[in-house]
Amino acid sequence: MSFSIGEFSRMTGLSVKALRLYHEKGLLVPGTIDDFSSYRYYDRNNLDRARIIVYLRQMNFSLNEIKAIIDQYDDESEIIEALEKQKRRIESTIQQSQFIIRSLDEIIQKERKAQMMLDKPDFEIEEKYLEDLLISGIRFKGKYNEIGPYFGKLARKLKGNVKGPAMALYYDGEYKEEDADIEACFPVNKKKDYAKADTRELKGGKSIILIHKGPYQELSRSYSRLFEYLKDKKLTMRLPIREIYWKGPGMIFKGNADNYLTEIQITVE
Amino acid sequence: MSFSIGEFSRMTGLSVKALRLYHEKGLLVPGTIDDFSSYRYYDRNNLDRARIIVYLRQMNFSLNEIKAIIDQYDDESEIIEALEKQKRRIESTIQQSQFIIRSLDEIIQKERKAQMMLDKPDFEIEEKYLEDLLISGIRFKGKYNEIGPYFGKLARKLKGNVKGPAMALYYDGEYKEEDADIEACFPVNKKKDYAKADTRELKGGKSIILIHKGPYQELSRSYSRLFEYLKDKKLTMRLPIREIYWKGPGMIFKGNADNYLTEIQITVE
DNA sequence: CTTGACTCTCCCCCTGGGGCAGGCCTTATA
DNA sequence: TATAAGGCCTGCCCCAGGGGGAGAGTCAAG
Repeated sequence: MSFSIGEFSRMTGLSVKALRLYHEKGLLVPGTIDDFSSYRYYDRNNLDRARIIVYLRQMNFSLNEIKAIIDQYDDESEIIEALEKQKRRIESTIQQSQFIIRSLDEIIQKERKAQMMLDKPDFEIEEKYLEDLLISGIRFKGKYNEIGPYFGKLARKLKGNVKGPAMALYYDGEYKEEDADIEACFPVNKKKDYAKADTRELKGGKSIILIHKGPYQELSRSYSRLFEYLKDKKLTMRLPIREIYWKGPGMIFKGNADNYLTEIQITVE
Repeated sequence: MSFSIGEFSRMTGLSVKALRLYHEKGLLVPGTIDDFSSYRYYDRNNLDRARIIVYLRQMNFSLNEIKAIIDQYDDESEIIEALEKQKRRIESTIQQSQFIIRSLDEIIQKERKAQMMLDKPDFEIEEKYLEDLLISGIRFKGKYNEIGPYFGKLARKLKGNVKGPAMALYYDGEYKEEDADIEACFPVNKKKDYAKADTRELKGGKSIILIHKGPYQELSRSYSRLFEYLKDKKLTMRLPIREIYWKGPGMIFKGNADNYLTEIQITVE
């Protein structure tokens, strides 16, 4: 009524390697060991213990924990705390994983949208009615390219309330090298109050929009087209002007600036 | 504009050990390395790459995968498949974890209940009205101690539909050494059809119950008490007799048979 | 008795680093 | 300019939970 390691392996589903390891660790010691050949022979009693080990391994207990449990206890009621601790551990890894999934999803969704915009590359001026939009933003005075850190700060504040891509609002009607009046903002799901960030409804209305493809330095080209259009159609611009960053430097890569996509929106009277 | 490994470590949040490892793997090679002292000096360009590595590590990518990604691509749109694959991988580990949690919870809940029953140890015959109970069971003829495997088979079939502890139904009014008419069953949540398992409503009614503490071999003692009670009160037994296994050999340990808890229920006219 | 299938021990490998020893190197202070 | 303190180097061993393979010994059936 004893089994070689191979037979025992097939009976328990544990690999021969694993059985040898468990023996070495004192977790599962064969019933008899041939003095001359060192062959391991397992018996009935080993079977029960092996079943326990398999079970606890499935529950992700470490070999050390399993050893501690088996050596000290012999009734489920005594290891409930251990089971609960294990449960909490696993729950926290699940939370961690879900956080990762959300982050991954965010990137994937964003990239998908940008991809779709690139697929229908008309990049022409359109007239469009913009709905009111709930936003949360930080307003500051400075140069155009100083907006980056504000988005960072804002994103950390809003954390999960963000609904779409980053936007910039320009409150000057003209190009200003220095001291431009700028607001960095995100569209948000719910109205919440944040320290130093203003949450409010951004009024929509009839607008002209243009999607700019390429580096930010070349935005002026697209602005010229828009201003010309305004003059042609005798439209009056209403501030602020908006820029929506559909695709820019990403969470991972800086990416190729030639593929950046920026939507410029100018609301008109 | 170059930083020692310690400074760079503080800037990136990566440990010195990790930085050396990444260097060795070719994942993050310092800008310059002093020929004589072998000191590593990192520069601006390394900073960006380090940021990417940190980010992808947080997403649980392996160092090899990160290397492959960074070496081959430079725009998020190109690695969407990799991100999605990662997402699927993590989702499947979550599923795995949730399965473990469910199993752990099952054991914990069961043990809790048994604990509560042990805490109020009256073990006296009670009269009680049993509600109708939805069960799913397999009926067979054999010895009393042959029921084990049937519970195993049944539990695998019902998988998640199980609502409470295992039960046995005895359709003989007397003790039978062989060929007893037995049904192994579980209370279930929803009515579902299973191959070879009969799902149906088990009629309740006025009953006498007794909780038996100890090994199954001693059940006859508790049965004697019940039958005597029936005779005393001139009650007529209605078949089947039920046994509910509140605590028996567990999923992990066989446990101490002296603490097994078995509830015997006999419905009367 | 032979042969093929098992099994033994021993060693290296994986991941993502941590810890330590012994010996250089840099840099600030006296 | 000397010296001390603190940084940094390589190299080695360690963790979990085994996998893979080499070279040698063993077992069982024909």
